[in-house]
Amino acid sequence: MVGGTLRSSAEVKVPETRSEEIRVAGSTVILTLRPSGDAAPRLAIPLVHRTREPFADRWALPGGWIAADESPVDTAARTLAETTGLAPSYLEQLYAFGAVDRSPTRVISIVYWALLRQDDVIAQSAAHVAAGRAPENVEWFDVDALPALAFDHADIIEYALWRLRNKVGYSRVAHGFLPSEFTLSDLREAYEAILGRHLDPANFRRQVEAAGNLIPTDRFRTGSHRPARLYRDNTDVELAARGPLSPAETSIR
Amino acid sequence: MVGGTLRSSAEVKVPETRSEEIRVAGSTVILTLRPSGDAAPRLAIPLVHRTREPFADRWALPGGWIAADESPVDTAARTLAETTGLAPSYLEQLYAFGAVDRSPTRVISIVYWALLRQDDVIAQSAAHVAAGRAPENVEWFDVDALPALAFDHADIIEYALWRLRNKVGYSRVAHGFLPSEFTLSDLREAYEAILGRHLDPANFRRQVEAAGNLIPTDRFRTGSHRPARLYRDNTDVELAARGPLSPAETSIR
DNA sequence: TCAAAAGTGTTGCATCTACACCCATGT
DNA sequence: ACATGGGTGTAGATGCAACACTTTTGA
Repeated sequence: MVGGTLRSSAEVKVPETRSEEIRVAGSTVILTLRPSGDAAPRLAIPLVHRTREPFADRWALPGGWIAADESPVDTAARTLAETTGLAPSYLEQLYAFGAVDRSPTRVISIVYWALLRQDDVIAQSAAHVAAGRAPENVEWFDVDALPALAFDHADIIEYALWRLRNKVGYSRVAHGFLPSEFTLSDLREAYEAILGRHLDPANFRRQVEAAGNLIPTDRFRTGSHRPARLYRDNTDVELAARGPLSPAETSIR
Repeated sequence: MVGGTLRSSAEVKVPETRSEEIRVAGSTVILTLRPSGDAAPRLAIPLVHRTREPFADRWALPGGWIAADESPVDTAARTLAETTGLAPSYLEQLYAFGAVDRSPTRVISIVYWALLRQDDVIAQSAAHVAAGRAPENVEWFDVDALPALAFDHADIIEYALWRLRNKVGYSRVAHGFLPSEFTLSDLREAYEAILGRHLDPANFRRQVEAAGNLIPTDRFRTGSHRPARLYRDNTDVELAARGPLSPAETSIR
C-alpha cells in the first residue's frame, strides 16, 4: 500500500524538462482462437519478427508510432490491419506502458487488445496462400508457446490474457472469436479455451440462455451425432460495457 | 461492433510522420470522502483553476508534463503531491486519453485515479490554515457539484467515478478513504457514498466479516449510543488485485 | 444398436435480502 | 425510560454446481 503525508507542496521541485523527447507508440495484443485439428481450439497471437536492434531476432507485438493526426485507437486499428489484413471484432485499450527503462530510448506505448473472428483469420490465411504472398515477418503463435519477446512485451501479453480471462466472466467478449452463426458448443469451447478449464455443457447452456444475448435460428449444424442448433448474436448488446467512455474509443468509424 | 475484412495489408499506407509533435501529460482524478456536517460524507475532488488559455478560468485535473526521466505513475504521484501535499492510499492508471481534438495542441494524457484518506486531507487542510497559506488555485468540489471543466476533463472524471463504483463491488478500494482504525459504520458509509445508495447494516457486517480482510481491535468508539468496535485493515491483502502488472505501476517506491 | 453430443430435469449448497429482534450506551 | 445505533438470528429467494437422464443423429 502507499499512504502517508509529504512535505508541503511548496518544497516540491518541478522538473524543467518537457516531454518532447518522449515518443509515443501504439501496439496491440491481437487474439484469435485457432482450431487445432480436432482437439480443443487454442488462443493464438500474431507477432512480428524484429530484424533490427534493439532486440533484433526477437518477436514483438504489432505496432507503430502514433501519427500526429491519429488517435491511439486508430494507430492500433491501422497496425492491426497492416499486420493481419483484418478488422477486429473487438478492440479495447489495455494499458499505457511508460516505465523509463522499458526501451533503450524513451518510448511510451499505448497498448490495445483486440479479438479476431476465427473464420476471418482462416479466410485471410487461405487468401494469402492463394495469392502466394503473406505479410513478411508475421507469424502466429499459441499463447502457451511464445517465442523470445522484445521489450516488455511478454509482460504485456500476460496482462492482456489476464484481462481477457477476467472480462469473459462478466461480458460477452468471447463472442468476438466466433462467426455470425455458431452452436452453443462452439461458444462453450471458446470460453474453455480462454479460461483453460472444462465447463459443464448443461449449466453453460442455461447461463447463456438466461443472459438473453443469443438469438436462436431455425438452422442446425449437422455432421455427427445429434444436430446442434445454430445461434446468432444479439447485436443490440455490446460485447462488453465500456462505461462512459466515448464510443470512438473502442470502435472503428 | 466492429468486424469485417479489409484490403490486403500491402495496400495500406504507412504514415511518414513520427510522434515527436505529440506531448505526453499525466493527470490524476484525486478522490476523497468529505464529512459534510453530520450528514452522510460525500465524494470530493481537488481541481486546479486555470489562469491561462486554453480554457482560462475553467477548472482542470491536477497534472503536468511527463518528464523525460519519469514514469507516468511518478508524474501522477508527483503532481498529486504538488497539489495536495499528500501521498495517496491508492493509485491506479485510469486510461490514456489521446483523441486528436481533445486539446488545441496535440496532447496525450495518461490519467490516473487516486484515493486519499479523509483524515490525511483534514489534517493537511488544518495545517494549511495554521500556516496561513494553502496551495494557490486549488479547490475541492463535491463530485455532484463540479464547476465548468477544461478539455475533456468532465468525461474523464465521469469515467473515474464509474471505475470506482465498479471496483468497489469486487475489491477493497473503499478502505483507501478510511483512517487506520474505523468502525463498520464508517466503512459502510464509505460504500454508501460511493454507490449512492443505502446498504443494510446487518448484511454489510456479515459480508465484510466473511471477506476476512478486517482485523478487529480491542478498542471501541464511544460517544453516543452503544460503542462500536474499531477494526484495522489486514494489510497483507492488497486494496485491489492488479493482475500481473508490475508492482511499480501502482505503488510508490 | 451403440457411441457421443444435444438438450432437460432435479437436487443440494452457498449466497444474498429483507426484516425481526436483542444489546449497550448517552441523554 | 427511551431513543438510537451496534450487533445477531432467521426465513425466503436466487443462483450455481453436480450429475442423472432423455433425445437424436452417424456409423
